Amino acid sequence: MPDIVSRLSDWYRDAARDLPWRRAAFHDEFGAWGVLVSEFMLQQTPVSRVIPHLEAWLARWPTPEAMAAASTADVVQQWANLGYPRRALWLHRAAVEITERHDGIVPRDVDALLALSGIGDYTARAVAVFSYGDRHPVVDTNTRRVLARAIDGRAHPAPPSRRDLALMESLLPASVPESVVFNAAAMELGATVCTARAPRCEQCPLSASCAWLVAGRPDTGDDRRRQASYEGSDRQARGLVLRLLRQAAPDPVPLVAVLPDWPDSPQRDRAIDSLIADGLAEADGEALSLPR
DNA sequence: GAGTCGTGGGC
DNA sequence: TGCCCAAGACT
Repeated sequence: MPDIVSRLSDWYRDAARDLPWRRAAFHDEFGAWGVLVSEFMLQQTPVSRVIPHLEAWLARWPTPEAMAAASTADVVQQWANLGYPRRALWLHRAAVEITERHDGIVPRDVDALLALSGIGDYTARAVAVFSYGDRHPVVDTNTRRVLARAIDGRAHPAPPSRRDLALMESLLPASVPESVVFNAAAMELGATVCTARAPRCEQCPLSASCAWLVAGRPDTGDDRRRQASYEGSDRQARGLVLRLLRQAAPDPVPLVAVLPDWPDSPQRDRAIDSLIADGLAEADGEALSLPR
């Protein structure tokens, strides 16, 4: 196999975007906590939307201990319209766990990171690698797509699995600092060049050897699940209810004033109940509010 | 393991 | 314009 590693890493050293969490000053100021917060926000959310929220978040809660002391309502409020608001609850929970179990220090050990709320295979290794500089395979959707194309010759990756970690591990340079660069490089290529739609193969450092490009960019069978339509969905109803609660906070909203014109009232009630079950809302009497 | 979970931008 | 996609994790 041609040297994917050195080509990608060389490209990255020249082409890497200047992102907040890549700056030395960011690490000096916020340490692993800053990286952890950025990774939570980046889960399924584009970089451009994360940046302003991240800066506001860290200005308000610069340490795990500071955030652990905040109320759930404040956390959900500060999360604003970032989407997937359960991430705000999990980040808050993780801050409490770090404060109570790790003396306020974000753990460096991958298993300890995996034990925290809201942290899975990707985020645990991203923190260990991009904050602590350790050697682990970091695999996100960008990396999976790059490897699917460059190595397997497929337009789209198979659904995520543990094999992804093993494949990335097999490619990882033995040198620790080089392994960090390669992890970042694979993600960066997928984010800026080897994109899901309209990839810029003419700018790709792997174009000479990419199995997919060499094969003529075949439109291979795509077994990815389609995202359910959003219009009229439970998710939309939940989103609207929570937006209402954020706008009204700290005041509660009378239940009769929660989406009164929603066409499907059982669906509306289901949304309210599920928000309460998730801990994103609280009902006291005949009113709904952000959780205390 | 498949379903579920927000929100907004780009094509 | 509607559809696709985005540094995933949990149940």
